[in-house]
Amino acid sequence: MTVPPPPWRSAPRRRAAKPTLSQASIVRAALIVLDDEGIDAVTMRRIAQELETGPASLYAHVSNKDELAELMLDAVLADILVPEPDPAQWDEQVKELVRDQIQAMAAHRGIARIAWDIAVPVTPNSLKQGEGMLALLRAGGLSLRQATFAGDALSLYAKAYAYEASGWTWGEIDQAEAGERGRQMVAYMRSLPPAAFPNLLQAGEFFSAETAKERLEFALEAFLAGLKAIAKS
Amino acid sequence: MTVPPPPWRSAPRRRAAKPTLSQASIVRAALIVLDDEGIDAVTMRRIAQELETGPASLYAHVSNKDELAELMLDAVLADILVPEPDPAQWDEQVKELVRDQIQAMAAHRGIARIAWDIAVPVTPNSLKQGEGMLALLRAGGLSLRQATFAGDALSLYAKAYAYEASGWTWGEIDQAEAGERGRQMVAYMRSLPPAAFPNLLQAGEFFSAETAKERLEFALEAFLAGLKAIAKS
DNA sequence: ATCCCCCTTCGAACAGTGTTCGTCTCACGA
DNA sequence: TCGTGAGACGAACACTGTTCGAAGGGGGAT
Repeated sequence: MTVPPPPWRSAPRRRAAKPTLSQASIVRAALIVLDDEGIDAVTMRRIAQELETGPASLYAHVSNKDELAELMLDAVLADILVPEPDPAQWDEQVKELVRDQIQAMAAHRGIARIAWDIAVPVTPNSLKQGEGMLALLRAGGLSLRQATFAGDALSLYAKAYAYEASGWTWGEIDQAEAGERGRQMVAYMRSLPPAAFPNLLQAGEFFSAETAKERLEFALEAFLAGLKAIAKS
Repeated sequence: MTVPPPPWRSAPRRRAAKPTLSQASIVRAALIVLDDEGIDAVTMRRIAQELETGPASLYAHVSNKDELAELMLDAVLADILVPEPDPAQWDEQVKELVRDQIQAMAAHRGIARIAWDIAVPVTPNSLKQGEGMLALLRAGGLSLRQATFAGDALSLYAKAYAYEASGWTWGEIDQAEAGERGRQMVAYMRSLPPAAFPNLLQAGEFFSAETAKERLEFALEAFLAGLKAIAKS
């Protein structure tokens, strides 16, 4: 129960006590909230609270929550460094870049979801990643057209995998829920004629969080092998 | 301004006038709203309004909005028929199945977004699709392990592509906005040293809604070619 | 035939969301 | 010293998913 300040003493407002608001500080605070409490906690009110202010104050530096999301993604993408293309090992470089992109996004659980909501990524670091990928693919001998299509598919897959990965690494609660779902699934499949899902029943063992990395490597291997076959013709 | 009914005449409540609520009818109404007004309009209140009732009434047949979303996705997936595996043309069958999945999802713009939010798809038609894909891949000579990983990658890509596609086919407003974004991007890239984005600047022409189908075919071609190379070894 | 119980229906409300409006206050240039 | 304009912010709006409790009616048991 706080007491209103005495009216005879105009409350000394110390403005410089807290660092002044800025776009960068808002993005930083949003990422902190994201990492600490998950994507659902990233609300304008929660971000404002982190900065010890009100939600309306944010709109002076950020026009939208969508724009803020885009800035968050761009900040995360800034950490990924794109390599200088080396034609001798371009395929390994492509794989590594995809791995790095995924790792950067998965490091902030839920950020991959944001990436999906952005139709046309025009943010500086998005462009840097796109250009870097294109350069690698062209170093592999692909035409510009082929490189464009391949880069599109790879970035699509990277976003997809990162999104899935951020779901797995959430925490124990979701782990338990996922396990529950898995058991439901097996029970349902067993309740049907055994011949209904012969492959899927056995496939269950390969489809766990442990095999996530293997699944990624398999997909990269297959796609790049196909890319080389196409590039030759 | 409606007048309350006369108290001496007990208002004859005709219950059978509107078809009784059911899970199926709710899902149907939700899909109608989705197709007519987009994913943002799919709210419990709007669905209830479509059925001429209140939002609370829905919760007798659907425990959650998430569960409703899962049911919607399952209903959409029901339209896709999985082929009988033919080892002679398994690769073309795989491509066709992916195309069908994408088409079914893209037909209801926004449904692909739902697919992403479902961690472990255990719904009957999801399982049917998964089993069908696995059967096709095994017919191609892949081991169960390889088939599992390949099927995972393909379904990931299908969801990703469908989500992107539903964004493009939205309407003129988003088309205009996307064009605006594209122009911003080009302007930004031109404002930098021309050598900064040499590939990306030229790639822009290949990256439009018109080339969407080509991008899909390219990705399928590359991945399946790589799959065959892996299967042999 | 009667009664009772339980499932369905639904109006009202709650907590929370993004966003806007108008006011207030401060730091800086003239 | 005095505007002045940009940033801060309290309050409110429209909207969301969801819950509660009171009705209502149909079907099974007596």
